[in-house]
Amino acid sequence: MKTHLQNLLAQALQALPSELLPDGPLPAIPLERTRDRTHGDFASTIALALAKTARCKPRDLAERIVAALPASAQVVKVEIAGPGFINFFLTPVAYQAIVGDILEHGERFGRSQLGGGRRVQVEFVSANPTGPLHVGHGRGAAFGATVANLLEAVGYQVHREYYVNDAGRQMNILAASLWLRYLEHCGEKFQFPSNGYRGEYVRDIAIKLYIEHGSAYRASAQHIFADLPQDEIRDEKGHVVTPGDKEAHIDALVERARTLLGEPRYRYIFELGLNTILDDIRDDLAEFGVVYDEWYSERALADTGAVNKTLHRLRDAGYLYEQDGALWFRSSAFGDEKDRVVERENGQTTYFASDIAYHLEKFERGFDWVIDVWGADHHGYVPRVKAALQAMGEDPDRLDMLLVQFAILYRNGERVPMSTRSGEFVTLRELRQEVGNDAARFFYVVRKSEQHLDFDLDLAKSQSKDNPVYYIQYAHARISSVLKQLHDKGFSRDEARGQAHLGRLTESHEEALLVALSRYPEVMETAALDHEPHQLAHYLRELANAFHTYYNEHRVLVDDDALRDARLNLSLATGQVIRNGLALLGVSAPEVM
RNA sequence: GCCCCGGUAGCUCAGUUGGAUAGAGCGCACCCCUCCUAAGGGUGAGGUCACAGGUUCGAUUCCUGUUCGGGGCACCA
Repeated sequence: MKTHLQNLLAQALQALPSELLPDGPLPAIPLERTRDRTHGDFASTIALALAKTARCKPRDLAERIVAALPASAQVVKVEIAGPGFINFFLTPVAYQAIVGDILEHGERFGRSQLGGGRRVQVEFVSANPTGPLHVGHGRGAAFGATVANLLEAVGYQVHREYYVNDAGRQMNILAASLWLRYLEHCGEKFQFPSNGYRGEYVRDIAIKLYIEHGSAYRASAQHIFADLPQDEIRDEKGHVVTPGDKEAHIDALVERARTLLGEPRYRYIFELGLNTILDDIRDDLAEFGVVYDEWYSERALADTGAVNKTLHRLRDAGYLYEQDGALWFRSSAFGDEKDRVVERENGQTTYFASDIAYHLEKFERGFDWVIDVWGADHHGYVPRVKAALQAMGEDPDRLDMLLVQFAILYRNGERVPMSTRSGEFVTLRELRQEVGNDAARFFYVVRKSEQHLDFDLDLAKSQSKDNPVYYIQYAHARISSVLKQLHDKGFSRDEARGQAHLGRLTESHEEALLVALSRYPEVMETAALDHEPHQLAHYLRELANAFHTYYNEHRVLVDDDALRDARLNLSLATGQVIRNGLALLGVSAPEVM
């Protein structure tokens, strides 16, 4: 509908004398939905935009454009208004045709080939496998999954990926924490390191280890803690009781674990922790309706030598230098605020080095477009990754980083405290159990990603019109219910008869509903290309509202066969669009509520 | 100190590459079921689009500055 009008305008412009047009190819033609029905259905500001280069008044230019417009069966009239708006008034038939489109295409309605099959990779969540996902990760999961769904729906070939940080210091700290909890279970007594992972899940894995292997991994606490750097110990209020170096303490503890256990046994514990947690994350996300094409291992990346290869490439390009015993990347040459270490004084490469290698590898896998969904706290990371890609001669514009702001939970109007330090954070699983997957998926994407999210748990659980999820689902259930009632009342449905009498849909509420339905493909397009799932969420609420209003005002199951079938077609088309939209959001569309 | 995000109705937020009279939900005040699910619908009140400049036919939208709130500034991952 929209593209049809844009085509008409393009043809009109081509018919104009060239001195009225700017040099080069025609600009994109602005065309928007009007806010006010008295301004027609669509309005274009093309005359306002081109008036300057055409060196004439906007209204005069508009008149010449309108005079050159080809006739269209969908357009009933064209007006020039205000400073030079070109307003299009569509025929009722143009809108009514949308019902047939929807019923014909079914679950494919709204999908398009805009992406032209181009390959896009969406990497999201990628939380460290050192513990269960918490509610912050949930937003990234729901957002990333929906962005991926939308891009797929508009014709991209989408690859969903989770980057598993299974190498590095944090994983070793997890392994050491696991071992220490195991030792506690064996009966050893000691002070648990302040920088260790304290969550209950670590203890659960430790118990599993004990049940399966008894005391095969036991060592004496006295032996382990002998001659370690002093840990820093704090009381419950966070005041330092015994000063010390908690970083040195935990690192020494990791080293001690490796020596006392020996590499094979240490490895076993390490893998046990990693795999148990990763399995849990995988299950958690799958239950949340979030599935991946690939789980990409950081360790595997390092094992293939990709990190070294990347460093060589940076060196060859002349952007590496040594200072203070470490190896630095000159990211400041590409707009980063300072240079970054890629290889530490101790010879180990940094996480950043792996990340450069990972992104280079993404490009080498041939994706046309690479999207990272990150927490807002990673924003400082954007310039340096792009700098590295640029330094290696890659096009940084092929990479988009989408930063998602934090989510804060509210219960009874009060903020729910979350603290990772104590290990008492609210997990995604707990949230899903409390409010359900549907509400969680919807609430996570209802705000644009740059906006902080206040997640109202009570609202998410409420079953009323206040809750947008239930409101939309209820509209869908009502439509299903109407169809059921049809047979109870002894009617039968004739879709063709309904199509033949769409002209009977002349009530203002029916027209409003038709307009809403016709907007769906446009909403999909902008939501996908701007990666803004919230647009779809808001649209669905508006569509549900249009239906509820109509439903309250007019009966579908009237005695007039032609009118009844036309209204049924309209209602079922509405149900189809709600179903399609909710599916993209990962929300169910129940038949009965 | 520097960087990122935000500031729109009492509250939570939309606002379509700058457009015509700035919208929705909640809350508040009323009204609507002998009728397909009232888990719903309708009416009304409610605004200095944080503030000050600038760009232009036109700015909530773009630019600069100020201010308030959130986050980030490791040889951690």
